[in-house]
Amino acid sequence: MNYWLMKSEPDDVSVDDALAAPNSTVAWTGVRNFQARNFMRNEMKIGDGVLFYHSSCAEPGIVGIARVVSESYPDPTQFDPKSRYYDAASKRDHPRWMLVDVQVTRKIPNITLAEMRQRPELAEMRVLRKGNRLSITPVDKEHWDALTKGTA
DNA sequence: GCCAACGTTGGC
DNA sequence: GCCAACGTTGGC
Repeated sequence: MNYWLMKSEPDDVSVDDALAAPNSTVAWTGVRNFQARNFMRNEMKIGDGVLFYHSSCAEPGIVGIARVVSESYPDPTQFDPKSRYYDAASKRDHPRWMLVDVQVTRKIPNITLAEMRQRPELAEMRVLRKGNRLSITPVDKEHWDALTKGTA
């Protein structure tokens, strides 16, 4: 069992959008970074914990608890010429971009990025490191526990 | 809108 | 394989 933080732009897919979807589940489309893809393709397992994070918005932070609910499979948007995530270089018999389905299990009060930076026990989190841009980062169990305790 | 950080591309 | 140029991310 591993833990992850996954960034989504709420203007694109917010935690409320995900909760409103069938089974509160969304396909994590649009990742176009190889490191982030590799986490989904190679390392995520069904049941892994996910911190649902809102980015590029007024109050970036963790807004929901979720879990991985599928094996990885090709991101359909890479084959859709009308999608902003279309990738002409990716072929159906050799897809470049893989994703997983993520199910939100509960919404939580926003643990803002500013608040996270103030908590010493979270200081080593990868998402807080200077210059971090990865939209998917592994989360240590100690950080997961610190962030999810008392929110059940 | 700015800009630091860093990933990707492509010429050589 | 190097590395400069360029593009993107994402907080502020």
